Amino acid sequence: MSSQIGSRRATIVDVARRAQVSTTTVSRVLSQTAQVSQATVARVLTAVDELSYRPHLAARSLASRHTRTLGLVLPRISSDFIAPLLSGIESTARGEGYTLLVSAIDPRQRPALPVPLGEHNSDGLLVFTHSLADAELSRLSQLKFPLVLLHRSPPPGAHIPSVTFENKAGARQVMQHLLQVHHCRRVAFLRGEAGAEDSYWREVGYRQTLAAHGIAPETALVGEGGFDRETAFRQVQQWLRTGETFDAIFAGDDASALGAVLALQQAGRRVPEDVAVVGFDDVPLSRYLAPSLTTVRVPIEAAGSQAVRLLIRLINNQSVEPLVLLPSELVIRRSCGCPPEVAPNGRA
Amino acid sequence: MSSQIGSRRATIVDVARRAQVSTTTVSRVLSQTAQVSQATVARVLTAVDELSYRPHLAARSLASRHTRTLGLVLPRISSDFIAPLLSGIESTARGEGYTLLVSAIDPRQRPALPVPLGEHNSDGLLVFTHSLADAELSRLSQLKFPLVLLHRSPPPGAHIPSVTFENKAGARQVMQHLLQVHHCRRVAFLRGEAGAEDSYWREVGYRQTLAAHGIAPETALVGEGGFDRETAFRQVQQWLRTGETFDAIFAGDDASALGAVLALQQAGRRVPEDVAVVGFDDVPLSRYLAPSLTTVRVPIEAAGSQAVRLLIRLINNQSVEPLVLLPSELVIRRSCGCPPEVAPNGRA
DNA sequence: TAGAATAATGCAAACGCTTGCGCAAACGCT
DNA sequence: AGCGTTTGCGCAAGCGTTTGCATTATTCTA
Repeated sequence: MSSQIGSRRATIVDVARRAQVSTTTVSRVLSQTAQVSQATVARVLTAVDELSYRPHLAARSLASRHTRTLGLVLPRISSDFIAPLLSGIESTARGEGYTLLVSAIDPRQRPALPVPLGEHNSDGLLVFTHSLADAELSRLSQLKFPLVLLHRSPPPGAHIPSVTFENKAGARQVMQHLLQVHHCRRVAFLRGEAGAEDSYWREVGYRQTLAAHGIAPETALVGEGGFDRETAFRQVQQWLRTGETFDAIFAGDDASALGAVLALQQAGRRVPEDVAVVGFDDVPLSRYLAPSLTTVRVPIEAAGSQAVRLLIRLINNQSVEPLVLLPSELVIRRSCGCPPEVAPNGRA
Repeated sequence: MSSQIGSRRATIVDVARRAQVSTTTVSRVLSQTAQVSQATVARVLTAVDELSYRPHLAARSLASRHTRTLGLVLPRISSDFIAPLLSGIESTARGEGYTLLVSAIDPRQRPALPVPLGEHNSDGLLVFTHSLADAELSRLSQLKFPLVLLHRSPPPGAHIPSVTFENKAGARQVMQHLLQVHHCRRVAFLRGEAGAEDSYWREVGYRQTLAAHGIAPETALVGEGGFDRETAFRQVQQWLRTGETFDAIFAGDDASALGAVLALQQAGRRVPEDVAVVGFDDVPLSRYLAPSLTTVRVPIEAAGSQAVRLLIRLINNQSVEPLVLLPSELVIRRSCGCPPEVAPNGRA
């Protein structure tokens, strides 16, 4: 059951003995938490080296009451969205001396935290979208456990800082472009999974802009894209089958935009000539699709970094702003119907 | 510095008191490691619930001498390759009751393990490609620390199981297709980063097939693709600039294939009419490129799962095969020059 | 119905580290 | 020279669990 290790590993006691100091001193030179004379430091360090001593983190956190570990909870690991996010989170966490504990949670199966995360098992938690139920969030929040939300807002009553994108503003830009530049009149919307808050605000932006242009939103034109290629593919297929008419599709994210494009193309509709398609996120692949995808660029990696920084400030009892809204920016490519840009480097 | 928590958290002692049993018993019902009467179990469980007790993992691993944690070390988190890999690793790890500790390491800056990983701080380590130096690997191996290698082979003398793809065979298939079906004669190769072993074997397959067809490999036709879009882009640009001639490019992976395609297209060369391009990995985006990418499909997610399973067997002192070679399969699309397949679902 | 096996529980010693407190020596000031 | 500070270090009490060994109550066997 347990991993049998051959020769017993060196502990702090061994190091202390070899360097002829107390364990206290060893501890201090290793964590630089008090003044130690140069000579002693040197002795300890060589002892550490000779024994190739590695501190036992469990013991350390048991004694010190912190773990130097950050938890990350997300509903599923997949999608092109996750790689940059993770990269942002991991690198800034590591830069600050923290390690990352990653766990995917299916929110429907398991509303609570898996044992290894949260509370005393990590110093703080990054909660991505709807991976954790409101109740669990509230419980942790009441314990004053450091929490930062990524792409979701806190449960009512709880004060938990969160970082997201300017979803509504981004959606408005998309819609304005579609309505004003391309004179679209029947724009369908592909929403994300239930509970995905980004999707909610994007939809709000969609509806508001429609309203501002005197167009009544039609229920039939809002469908489930699932933030997912397959789901979007099927939804668009269905629209096509039932004879729904539209001159544009605003997809909740790039993955569903791709699904939409594929369904359209398979049905013989040309993008963007027959139907314009716009995505959201500007995931790396979007610029390389055919046609290249008009979308909203959003700093995914930066969101990760920001979230980690907030979390660490929280852990250190420093003040943090309750909401970080990262800017979004419309990126015009081909799928909306705009002409190809004359890009000097050919990589528009 | 430390995360101050308001009300003291419940410990096993509190639970024991409330359930009127010893901590021993609580521990046993929680980890199901001995017989306990139904009545007692019930009492303990309700006490746990009422106090919303969560075990302290550090204490647990200190006492039990295992962590139920798996480390994952990789050189950088990026690329489309990482998402499915991570997904495979995380889900099977979680399924087996382990949590994932993720750490990116730049092998050039830091040949050794970051403190939080390895040895007594996790039960075992997954080492991805060249994130860890041979020396460190040997050291851990000598300690009989459970180790599994992903996409790299063990340092000389060390016996560490590893899982990889059939890189050479895949490369051979690519080359045979290029040489026999498309009658290419000057095929360039874009290798991966120094130290990337997958790249090494792909190159071997490339050279062997060339040799088998009586074509002498030319140094000028083997360049640095870096398993990276940008690097490949620049390399191909340079070839173009120096007037190198070739009728095909075999890119070490899909990212560099994309870079190659972009450089070619920007220079006015048509793919595949003027130059055929083939990649490796069959990353999700490949099928959606224009032209869709001919590549070698390889079970990335399965590799992750397999590696975790091996590692856990190792941890439990069970036997494991020293080398798992996952099959690769040529996926023919457009970029090699083959005609569009008549796909029934339109998504070839 | 005695004796043996089994089930259910508890005691207390680790596990490897951190840290509050204390003490002596060295230093800085008047 | 005397006194307050600072510097450098050690003692020992935890931190919250697990687990080997005992102990007692219960059931089974012949």
